[in-house]
Amino acid sequence: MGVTKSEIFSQSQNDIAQIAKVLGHPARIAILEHIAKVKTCICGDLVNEIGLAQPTISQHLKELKNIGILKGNIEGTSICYCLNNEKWEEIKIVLHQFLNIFSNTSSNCC
Amino acid sequence: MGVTKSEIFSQSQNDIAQIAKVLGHPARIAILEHIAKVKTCICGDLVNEIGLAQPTISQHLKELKNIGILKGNIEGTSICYCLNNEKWEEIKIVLHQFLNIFSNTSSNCC
DNA sequence: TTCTTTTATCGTAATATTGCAATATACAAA
DNA sequence: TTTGTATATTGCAATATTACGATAAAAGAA
Repeated sequence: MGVTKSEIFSQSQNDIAQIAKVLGHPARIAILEHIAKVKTCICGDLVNEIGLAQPTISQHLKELKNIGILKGNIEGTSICYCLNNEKWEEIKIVLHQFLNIFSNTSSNCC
Repeated sequence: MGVTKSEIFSQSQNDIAQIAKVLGHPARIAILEHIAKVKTCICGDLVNEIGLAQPTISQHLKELKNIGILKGNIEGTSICYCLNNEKWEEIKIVLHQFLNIFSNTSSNCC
């Protein structure tokens, strides 16, 4: 049905999935990588950098803002996007923790 | 259009996004967490554990198999699923690396 | 062989996502 | 005010995803 049955999963499972889902598009990866590189925040440069239309970039930025990874500050006519460090650290912790669920034991497979 | 323009992104960006996308559903997180817990591999137990129908679980397992996270071995009537350690280590490296793109500098925001 | 169990696949319905043109909004400059 | 610039929103088309019932396929048990 295209709709995820979030109710049957734990908060933690939904959280991990939500973070991963937002990172699950190359345009959003490209946006984050570019912001990481240029340090000081960007806006419509992303439209030139990445080959997508302005509304499309704007939509991806919105999703990154929605879960708190990015924050946008109005700077004159343009909007300056940059990383929300606190959220990024939180995401790192959540994902690191998840990625380590298999690490405590050696591979015992069938 | 629902279709991602993968061509305009780098291999690395597509790879990261593809991994994240597969992890972007709570059912697949739940499946991985359960396999991590029970060590030795499971099959239809997941249907009981998680509250989804058997075809739905089977579909999620397929996606996890497709990118190589899980492998399934036939064991009598049932199929035994388990982690592909090599792939998981690879995923860990890829994601760790990506999660650290912001770590080298302090926050300078607008 | 037939029955049972287990998992995969097919088909379908409902919803979500991606992408963009058109348009709206906000604000600074002339 | 009008003009230009930058970004967001709306509306839509195309495709993808999620979920499940029905069914198929595979293999052991009776």
